[in-house]
Amino acid sequence: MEDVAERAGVSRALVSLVMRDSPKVSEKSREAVLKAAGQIGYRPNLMARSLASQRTMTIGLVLNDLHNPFFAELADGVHNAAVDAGYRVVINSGFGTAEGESGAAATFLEYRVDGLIMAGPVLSDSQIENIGDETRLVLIAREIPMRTADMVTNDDAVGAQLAIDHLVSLGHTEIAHVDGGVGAGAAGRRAGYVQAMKAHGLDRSVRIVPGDFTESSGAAAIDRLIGHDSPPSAIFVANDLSATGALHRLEQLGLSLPEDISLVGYDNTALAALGHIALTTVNQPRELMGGLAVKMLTDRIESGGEAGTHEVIAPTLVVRSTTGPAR
Amino acid sequence: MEDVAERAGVSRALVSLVMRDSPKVSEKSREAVLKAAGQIGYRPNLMARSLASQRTMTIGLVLNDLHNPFFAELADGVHNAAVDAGYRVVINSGFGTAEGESGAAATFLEYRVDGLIMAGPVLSDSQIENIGDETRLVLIAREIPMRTADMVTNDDAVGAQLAIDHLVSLGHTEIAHVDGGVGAGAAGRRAGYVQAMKAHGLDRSVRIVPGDFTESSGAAAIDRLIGHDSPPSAIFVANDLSATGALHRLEQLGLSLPEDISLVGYDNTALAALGHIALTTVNQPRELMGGLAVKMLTDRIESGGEAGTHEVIAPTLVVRSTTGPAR
DNA sequence: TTGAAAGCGGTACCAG
DNA sequence: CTGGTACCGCTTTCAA
Repeated sequence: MEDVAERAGVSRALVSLVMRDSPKVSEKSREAVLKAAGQIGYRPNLMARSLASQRTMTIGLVLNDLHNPFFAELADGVHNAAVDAGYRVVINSGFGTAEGESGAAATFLEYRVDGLIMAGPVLSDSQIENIGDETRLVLIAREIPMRTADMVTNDDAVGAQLAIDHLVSLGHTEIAHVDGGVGAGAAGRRAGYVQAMKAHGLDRSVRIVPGDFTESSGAAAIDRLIGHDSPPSAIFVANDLSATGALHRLEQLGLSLPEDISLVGYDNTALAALGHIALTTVNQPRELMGGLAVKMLTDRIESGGEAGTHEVIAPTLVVRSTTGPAR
Repeated sequence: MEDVAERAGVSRALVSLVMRDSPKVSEKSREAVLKAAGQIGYRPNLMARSLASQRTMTIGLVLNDLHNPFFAELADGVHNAAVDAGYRVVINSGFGTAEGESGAAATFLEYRVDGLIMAGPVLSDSQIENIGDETRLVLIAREIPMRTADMVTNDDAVGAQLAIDHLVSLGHTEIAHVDGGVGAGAAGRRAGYVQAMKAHGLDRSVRIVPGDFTESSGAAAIDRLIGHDSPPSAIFVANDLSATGALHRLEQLGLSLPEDISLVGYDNTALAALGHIALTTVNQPRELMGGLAVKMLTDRIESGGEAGTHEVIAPTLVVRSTTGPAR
């Protein structure tokens, strides 16, 4: 910067003003500075700038796991909204583990990011609370009882209800649910399933088999469900990957969808959209959720408000080829 | 840090030494400092540290696109190797566009990362060269003629050869290739296909149809290939996603794999491993490639060596259920 | 408008 | 081993 100033024949302070697009610089000086900067390939040093201004203009994004397409799409929403608001976002993966996640968060904390967004964190409530004490924090797809963070989640109960309503409207009455265990949102989906079944007077048909968001657990669930007395005519699975595993096992068993059995997943990941899978599934508006998280964060950064807001987004149902009329 | 020093009754310099695990600090002082730091929840400021030390100990990773599982797995390799070497890595997506990519790179340049890894960049050779002029750069899955960056790629020609050899050994002689257009590695795979066909004396059966790494282009390719005179008995597709599209279309046409036709993909993404797809495909050792990229980078950071190394990794073939004997 | 000077939170060198 | 001190590169008053 010193060099730029010298070359342009002005002071360092003036260069600083130009780099920050300050309006109080004469057109002439501005041009001279920009020209000089271009000539020597000057690039502002973010570390120095942030150290002095106490602002980084960057948002840290910790993704539960890079492999899950759900988070990749969430990242798009976060990125777009952040850029619109004048922030840059830097990403880190938690690799699905508590250690990875706290490491990722620690990095951002040491970098003094202006705010942190954690998508589907697996850390304990208290660990998350600690992070929220150190920086402005927004959680996506995870709720904690403390008010140290803002949260944006989708309404899992409504999502489950959407799925069940759809199946019931197709004439299904024997509808089983493949659970997601401790996976994010699984509890809400399970509760929503039970509730929706009751609402349709199908209390006695409620049937839940365990699962854990993996492909293999979906296949295993089918083995428990089919081949015994009174197999269900439709299945609501707590996530797309497990649903895909279930789909495959059903076909191995010689059943065809949706003629013999109907299947609904959750999340509407890219996987579900594959022509080959074409899974009917519940969609979480990821772009919207990511954008909302950014808005909550930047609002807080700029207004200095308190944390504790919780936005709940309504999911939608995407009907594809795995659901059809009951026979 | 001032506070920590005061509380521990020592100087700031001493605290700094402790935070950096310097060996030249008495056990007593160290304990006092650590205790004081813990009490007031002190966390070192990376910006300040980097500004003073001119080192960030962080590697920037620009991924072509977060949605492609290939890059997610690459990130694992990069992350593991980096952590082992004492570096932290921060990720940014290029969103598959030149603008996104240069924005991501610019952020890292302004953050003065110690080194940059770009996986499957779409930027032009000269743009990449410019980045290489500003920081230590390693490219993965992309070659440029300049010596301003290190590169690690898989040998696409060998990968194609693996696929063709496998098909030929199963008795196939009519083997078509679905191209990947301008996609990363597509040119090498195409050339490898042609070369391998020639090596087997199958010059006259060479048949290439266009594609672009999308699911739909795979389906479209099948439409061009099947239903005309002399359809191939096997198809080598330049990437997994297109292969999945092809697979689906083949099944729609009532053909079963591998009985009626064999199919091979490229990349061995998580998609190919799904029980439902079970695609035979060429595997690029991602973990290894990511680790290698980090090693090249850290070597250069620490020894100050020159760029220009190009490591070529041999791919392997993963045989699943989409290939079988020619009938 | 422009220039000077005082930090921001550390590191690193040097003398004690 | 420990404390003092000069920066790192930029922002931010404050005067001129």
